[in-house]
Amino acid sequence: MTKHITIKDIAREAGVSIALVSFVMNNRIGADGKQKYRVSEDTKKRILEVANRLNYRPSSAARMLRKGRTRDIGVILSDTANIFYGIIARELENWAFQHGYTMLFGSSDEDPEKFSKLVQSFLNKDVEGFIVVPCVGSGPCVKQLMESGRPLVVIDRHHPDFDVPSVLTDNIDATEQAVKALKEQGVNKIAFVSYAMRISSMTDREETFRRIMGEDAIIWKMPFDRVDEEAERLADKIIQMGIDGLITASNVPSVALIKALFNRGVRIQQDVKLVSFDYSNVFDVFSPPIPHVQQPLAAISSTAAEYLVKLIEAKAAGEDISGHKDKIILKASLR
Amino acid sequence: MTKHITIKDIAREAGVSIALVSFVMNNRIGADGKQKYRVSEDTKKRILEVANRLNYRPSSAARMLRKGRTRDIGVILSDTANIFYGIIARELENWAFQHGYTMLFGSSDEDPEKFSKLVQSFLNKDVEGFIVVPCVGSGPCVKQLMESGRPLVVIDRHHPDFDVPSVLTDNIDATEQAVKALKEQGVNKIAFVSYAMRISSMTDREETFRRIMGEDAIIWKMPFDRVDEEAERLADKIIQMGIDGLITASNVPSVALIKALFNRGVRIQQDVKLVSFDYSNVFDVFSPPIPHVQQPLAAISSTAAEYLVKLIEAKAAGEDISGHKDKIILKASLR
DNA sequence: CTGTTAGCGCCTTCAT
DNA sequence: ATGAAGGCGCTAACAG
Repeated sequence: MTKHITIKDIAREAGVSIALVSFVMNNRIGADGKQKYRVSEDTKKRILEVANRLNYRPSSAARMLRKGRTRDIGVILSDTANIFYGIIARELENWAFQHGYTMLFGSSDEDPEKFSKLVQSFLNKDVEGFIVVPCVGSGPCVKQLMESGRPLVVIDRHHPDFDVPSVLTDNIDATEQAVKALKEQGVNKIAFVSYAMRISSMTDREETFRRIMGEDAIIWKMPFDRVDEEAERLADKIIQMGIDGLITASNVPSVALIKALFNRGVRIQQDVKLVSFDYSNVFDVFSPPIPHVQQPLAAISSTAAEYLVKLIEAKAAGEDISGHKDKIILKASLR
Repeated sequence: MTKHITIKDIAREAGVSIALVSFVMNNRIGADGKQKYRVSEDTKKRILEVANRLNYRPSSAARMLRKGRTRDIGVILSDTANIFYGIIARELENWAFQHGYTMLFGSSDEDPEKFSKLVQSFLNKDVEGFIVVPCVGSGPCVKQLMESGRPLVVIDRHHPDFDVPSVLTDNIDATEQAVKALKEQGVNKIAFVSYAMRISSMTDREETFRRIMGEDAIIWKMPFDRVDEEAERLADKIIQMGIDGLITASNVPSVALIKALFNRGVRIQQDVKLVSFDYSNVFDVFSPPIPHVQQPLAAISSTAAEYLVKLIEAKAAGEDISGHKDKIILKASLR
């Protein structure tokens, strides 16, 4: 049983005080000369040697307790197994790895109860801040979090009810791009398919489509948990109504519709042209590949992380951060 | 700035000693009567009331330091943004959430350097154990981890070089199923396509295919980082050679090949029948849907987590765990 | 340049 | 049934 090595052990071994060891450990890289605490090169070497030989590792628990900081961030996404959020998670993971923070991930599955439990669980772990994708019903929980003064950044969807720092995609612009792309291909009858869910990403897109199309706006909404069945129904409707252009507000509905249409012998991209939001590798099977609105996921992730950490650092420095409520809107691109 | 509430605060507020508070906090659920430390119902109520009113949260750092346990587990996968590992990550996340552990995730990107850095980073955070997918070149790092006595479970691939607890899919059986399924459909000429990577999941499948097919075994390997180009090349070859059956050892090559074939006018599932390992929603677009070997990801995840935690608890109880090196092999199913 | 000391918040033994 | 006190490993202020 290899007992844990502490600074005390290495202090004894090196014949110095624990304070010296502590100091040396915190400057192992340091050579900036400005350290107000000087150690002779000689003892420094000796301490480092012993620490290395004993394979010393500082106890993060002790350090956290002492410094009152965990450098942990709680991340709540809808579902990390969905490629869209999976990529965000991956980007956040990379960012954290490079910046000395640790992201703790949780998936709400669009369930406000689960969302709330995750928040509690993260609070119990003393995360220093949150990055969350709110879901229908998470409002009170988010609000409470906000008021508790814990740094928080919302991504992907905005909360209509209150001001909170957010990093979002410009869904209005994106929808305009999608409609324009379809029109330029000469389609006559466009339908817009989204989720029957009152989250801003969906409603912003719907409303923009309605505004552009006016009287001609055909909008269908699928229940979140019955996408495949609904796609079958809609596919028949599409054929019957002679719809030749389709905008889908998310990748899951897209794939379901493509499948249903393809199996009915509809020639994708010829009989019916599509533009989708978000990516699926199904899009690439067809030629030309199905164009899609590509949200800047890497930028969203790093921007959110950077903003949050700025808040965290500010708060750690004793500043009042309650005034920061920026909404950062990033453009999407059609690919 | 809401200062953090400690047991001391609530002790003062409730007019009791901190010891009592601590005791009550650790038995807030408890009512088993066997507690060797009794508190009058009255003071207990009072303490709970105060704690609740002040919104007390135990400091996890202090608790970790005191108990010497973090309940954190380091997980290293290949790439959590790949749907295959994304699902595993998601399953592990769920498991941890329900069992009071926290999974820290990292992606190696098949790079042994990155793998090693992740291990270091997790060790610095005092994780109590590891669940890892080894990659080419990670051998020394894994071995070192193993020898350090830190609980470790390997998943998805086994290490040929040494014995370590593992949870794996039965790739031999799975490959047999795949070949059988294709043969039953009356195909004449089967090719097997995998990654040019010496990881056991790939090599086990290749070897099984070779054993079954003998002289007729056609095996192609794609470079991990040039799948699309290689798929184009192979698609031509498939047509030219009159191959009518294809087994792909992973979902990424499958999709690339499907795309290349489809764009050449090959009728998927008619001219060429496929069976793939792992899932992609591309498979469902065709009819009949492309059959695939579905690995029991949920079972792999929970089995690995349970095994690991058993090791962790055993070690925490002072037992010697160096003798545990079980290899648990789970069957896949063809869907 | 180096050592001493006082906690960070919690749990736990030992008194009372 | 309750309280006092020590210490987990580390940092930072203060002495020497």
